[in-house]
Amino acid sequence: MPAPSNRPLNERTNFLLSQLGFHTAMRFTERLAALDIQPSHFGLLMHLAQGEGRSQQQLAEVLGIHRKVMVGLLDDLEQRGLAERRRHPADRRAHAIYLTDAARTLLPQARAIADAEEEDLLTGLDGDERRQLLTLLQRLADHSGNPRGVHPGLRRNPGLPGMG
Amino acid sequence: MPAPSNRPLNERTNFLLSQLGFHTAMRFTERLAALDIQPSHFGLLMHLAQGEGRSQQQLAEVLGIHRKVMVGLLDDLEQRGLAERRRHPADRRAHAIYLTDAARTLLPQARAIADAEEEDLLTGLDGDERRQLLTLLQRLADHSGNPRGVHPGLRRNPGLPGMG
DNA sequence: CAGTAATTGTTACCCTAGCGGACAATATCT
DNA sequence: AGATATTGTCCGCTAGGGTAACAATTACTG
Repeated sequence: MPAPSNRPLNERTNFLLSQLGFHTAMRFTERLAALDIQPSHFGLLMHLAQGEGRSQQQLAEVLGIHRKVMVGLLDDLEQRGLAERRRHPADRRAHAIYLTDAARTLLPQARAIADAEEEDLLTGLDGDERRQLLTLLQRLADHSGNPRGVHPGLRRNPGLPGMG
Repeated sequence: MPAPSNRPLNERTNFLLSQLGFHTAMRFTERLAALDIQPSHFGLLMHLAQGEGRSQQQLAEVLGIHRKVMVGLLDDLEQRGLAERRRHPADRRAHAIYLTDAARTLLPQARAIADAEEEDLLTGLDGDERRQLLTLLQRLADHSGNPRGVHPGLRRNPGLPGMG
């Protein structure tokens, strides 16, 4: 039997996902400010750590954003001494993007912040329940059409108004 | 044993929540556009359906937003013929907010859109898994500090950058 | 009961962020 | 060689949120 249509918002899985997702993203943003970066920078650093030397265009494609947005993100990272634009060995139009040593020092700290945020979020769930939740969410995410580890908030086409 | 800190983003519950929450909110926004309203309007209508005649200030407090934002939301609803500002019987400064018949017609349609979005999201999960997920999310939400059914995106203090 | 403070709804202003178009430099195709 | 596409960048515009201030009304206070 399907769930009734007139149930309150906190009995709707989609609302709860949006509520909790916004909540944890907001808190993560606040905590990450201690490192003077934002979640989008963290995401880019994470992807850079998986393979350096790519062009801005390649990185933009992986993250699903326009190359112009990548300009701004890399400007930020470069200004903070976390990323370098080097000459691309094969294409003189492009830049090859590399992490700096500072970024390799900062990245574990940022991951620790993500861990702490996750721990606070999951307080109250035991190990089995956490594994259940993670598995269920992964199945939803795989089915959602979003590439793994790519946040749709970076390619915010239309403005996303709140869902109060 | 705790989860390792260097796992990818799609093995982090907080990231998955943010990713899925943003995704479903974005798709809900797109679908709701067929009714010429936004999720914030839907949320306000849902709360209004639970009790009319309250003042704008009271509504703002329930939704956790500033009264000025309520002005804009009610301007939108009034312009679309979905809400009415009447004279408050006890306080001549305040307005008493009521739904219109058009809103009572539109609200079930909006709920059906929310149902459809939820159904698309949960495709691939059977009944037991859906119940498990809902229960786990409700427990997280109750522990998160957000009032039930109140979306923190309405009181977006700092800008929420994407979490690529 | 006079006067002051607080509340309600609203408007005007600033200011940042995202979007589109256009641009120089370089590469690729014909 | 010439035309076309790609890469990275900049400029201008618009939209949205936050702050300050405002008139109307209510509540407090001596």
